[in-house]
Amino acid sequence: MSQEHTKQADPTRERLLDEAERLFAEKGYDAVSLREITAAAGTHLAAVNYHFSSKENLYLEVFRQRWVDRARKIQAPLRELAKRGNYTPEDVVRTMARAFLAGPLTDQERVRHSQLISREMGQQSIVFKLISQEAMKPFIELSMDMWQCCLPQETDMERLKLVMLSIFSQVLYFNFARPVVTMTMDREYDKEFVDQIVEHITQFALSGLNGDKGK
Amino acid sequence: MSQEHTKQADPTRERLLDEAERLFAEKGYDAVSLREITAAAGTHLAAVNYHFSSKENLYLEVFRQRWVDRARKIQAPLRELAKRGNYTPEDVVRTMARAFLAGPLTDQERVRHSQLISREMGQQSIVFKLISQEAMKPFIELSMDMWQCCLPQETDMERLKLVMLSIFSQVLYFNFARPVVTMTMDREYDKEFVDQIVEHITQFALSGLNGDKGK
DNA sequence: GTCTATAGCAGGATAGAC
DNA sequence: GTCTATCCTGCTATAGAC
Repeated sequence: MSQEHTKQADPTRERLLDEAERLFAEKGYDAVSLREITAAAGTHLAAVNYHFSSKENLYLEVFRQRWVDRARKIQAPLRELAKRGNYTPEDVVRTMARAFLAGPLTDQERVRHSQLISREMGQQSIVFKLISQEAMKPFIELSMDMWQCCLPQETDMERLKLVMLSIFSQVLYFNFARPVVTMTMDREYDKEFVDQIVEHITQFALSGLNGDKGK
Repeated sequence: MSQEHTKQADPTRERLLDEAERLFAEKGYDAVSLREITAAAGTHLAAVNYHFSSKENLYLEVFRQRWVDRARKIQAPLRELAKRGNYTPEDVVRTMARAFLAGPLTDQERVRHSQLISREMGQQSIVFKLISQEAMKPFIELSMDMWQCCLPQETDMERLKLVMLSIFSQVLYFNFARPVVTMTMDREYDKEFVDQIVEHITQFALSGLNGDKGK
């Protein structure tokens, strides 16, 4: 009773999660030491083991208590569109692309989010399973449902899924491979450029949805 | 004179490069120890410092003497098409997609290649500069030249570059994020599936080239 | 409950034997 | 030239002082 809501509200724990997320995203799990994290969070080594019991568990909690939340925020615009109803495939696609590239997150959050997931994408770790179950699967299912509502009945399910994966690949890439993108395009990530990328991906995905007519 | 071509041909050095490439690709730079690499190569710690002087330099040499070669092999089919002349944009795109996903490399090599580069893609390391200069830039330029030869003159250069980046993002993703792909599609990476992916990416890129008819 | 101090170990690098 | 044996740094985890 005197402890308020019991959950949350330990500031040291929160700062540890913040700094851990930032450093894990920037450098990767093995390249970061607990000393680095605790120093950045203005605390000491033992605090990690007190709050999280181990480095590995701290990493997992970063995903559980930060990453998954972010993923939900990204998905929010699409869920709202679903609730509102009355949308075209183009609406769905553009909302999705915009959510990932210019959505409710800050620029910094977006990059971190992509860096963290792209580090896990290639291997079948426990973190990967968490991400799949909590974020990717529900999102893919929602998107497929929305498309099926507004596309011709005979649309090929396999193609829809491939389109989803292609969208994922592009939003991930344009978020986390910024050095390549700025080098190739010779442009900074200002609002205008991001809008252009969103339109670019939208158009790709739409043509993917509308059929291949070929071979 | 008695030493043959002087270059190459030290088997220990070659084995070290092979095992280092494999392990760096699978686990990342920091997660791999020199002890692990040397044990796998059937040699001892000091051999690394003898041949490469440091772990960091071994990593760099993996890219210089393995990765860049692979990149050239991947690009070969497109260069042949360029030499042969007489191609359509569709030929260019399909050749490119096929080179990355079903080209001259073995399956294993392809995955390793993608894993290695996706680890470097996000940061501006010295390795990244090497990759950009030796592999990406020439490839992008070649592709742009080939497209410009067979597309209407007024085609927007910026759009061409975006299409290139989108192709990169997709081939990278479909190579290194196999767990996600197999989970989502519920399919193994057999020849039939890879063909399907190649066609999928080809069609995306083509529609990207042919214009958006905007907004 | 918090934090200092340290145990115990694995890492990269290297000196020096052969 | 090759490799063993060792150095020293930095890591995670924890015991125990306050």
